[in-house]
Amino acid sequence: MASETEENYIKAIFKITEKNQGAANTNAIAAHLSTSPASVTDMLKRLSSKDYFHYEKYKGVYLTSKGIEMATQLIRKHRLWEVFLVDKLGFSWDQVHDIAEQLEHVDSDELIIKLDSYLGHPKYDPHGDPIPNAEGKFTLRNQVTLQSLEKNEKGTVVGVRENDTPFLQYLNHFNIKLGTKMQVLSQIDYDHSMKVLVDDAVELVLSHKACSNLFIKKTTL
Amino acid sequence: MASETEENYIKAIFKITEKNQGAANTNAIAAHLSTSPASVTDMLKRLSSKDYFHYEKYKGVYLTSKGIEMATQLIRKHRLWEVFLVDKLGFSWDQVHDIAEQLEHVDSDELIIKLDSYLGHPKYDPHGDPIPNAEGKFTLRNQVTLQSLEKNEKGTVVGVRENDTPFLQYLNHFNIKLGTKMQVLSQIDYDHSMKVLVDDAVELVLSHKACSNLFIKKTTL
DNA sequence: TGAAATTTTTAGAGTACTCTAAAAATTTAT
DNA sequence: ATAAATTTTTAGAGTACTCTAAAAATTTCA
Repeated sequence: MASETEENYIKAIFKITEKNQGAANTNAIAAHLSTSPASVTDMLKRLSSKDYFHYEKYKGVYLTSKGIEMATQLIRKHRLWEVFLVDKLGFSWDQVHDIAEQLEHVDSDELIIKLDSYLGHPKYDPHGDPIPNAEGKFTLRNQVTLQSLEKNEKGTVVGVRENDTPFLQYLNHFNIKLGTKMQVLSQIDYDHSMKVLVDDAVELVLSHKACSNLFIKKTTL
Repeated sequence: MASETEENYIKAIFKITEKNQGAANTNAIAAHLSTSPASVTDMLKRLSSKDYFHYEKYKGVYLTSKGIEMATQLIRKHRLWEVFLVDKLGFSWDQVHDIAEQLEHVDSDELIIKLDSYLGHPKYDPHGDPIPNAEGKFTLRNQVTLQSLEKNEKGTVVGVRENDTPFLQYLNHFNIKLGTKMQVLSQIDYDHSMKVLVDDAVELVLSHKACSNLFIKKTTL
């Protein structure tokens, strides 16, 4: 069985290659795991016999199907636990990442089967990220960033790009959550911020940064 | 923070001293953790600066109040997770030990507060063992072993002495669980087995070993 | 009390990680 | 095309555990 450290390396490689569309390089893995590049090289060399990824010196690394399978199951476990923490225990969406990061390493297939069923086979986690099914398939959402909407276009919030605590708390502050309705009132050229109407009630100005990190499903009029 | 290994050592020492009423010796700790006595000595030496226990060479070890506090919280976490696994996820009582053994090491005070509340502040785990409260106090049960009952005495099952899988499955086989009613019909001198009436319906003969490991709360007539 | 049995510790080494500093390879920019 | 900047690897060492074999201390018992 893979150690917790090994699991974290595989997950980091998966996330980096998913974002980059290419091999994950040493520095990126080190940054992702808050470790040194030297440690990463060392670990990659030791792990390379285990068939989770292809590694060529100076070329970076990409996962094999075995590695992808492992990463996907970890993401499944992480997101199911997040649903549990929010839906059942009453945590808010900005509090669950670190706890799920621990829970995802608990090893029991039966546990995940039962947890999934207990939660009603959820398709999305509390941040709107898709939960892969037992076979590793993600349900993809039809989404765009708030930033990409034109004036007067409407939609509802279906996710956030990064689920870092400060951003989630910023959204809490404006009472923006999954399902919140958004309509673009105007785009402000100067700094690319946007004036929006929230839940048909409140007018807000959101920064460019915030708008690029909010995923919206457009309402077809 | 304590490592998982450290936590397991402290818990083992707690369980051994609780049973023995004396210091935990090296061999006992090694047996409990499936490791070698040499490793235990080494670990005790390294840990002894951390104030969890008193250690004297060749004399064994006993916990300080700091160590007892830690062990108690681990037992609390373990047993709360067992309740979750049985009551919410539908595991049976013989399946939950190993999973709870992993879950108990997840580090989050808020998680345990919320879990406890979600479960309705249970006082006993699925094997009838008391769950210490947040302050570490155990609710003690008024219990005797089935073996100690006299002919015709009655009671209900409130716990098991060891919760090893084979014993629990033996009980499953006879449909004996927490709350099952028991009446002693006769004691068989030859091998100290007992003939009992289960739930006012079924007559069974239970071995001496089984009878000594079943905890009963007597029904006062 | 002293020999035998048992328990515990020490010695020495191995694995799975971690690190910093320096060297090597690659990429970028002129 | 070569120098500079960047990335990656190597070298060497440290920590937190693990082990087996042997030595030392303690306990048991005749």
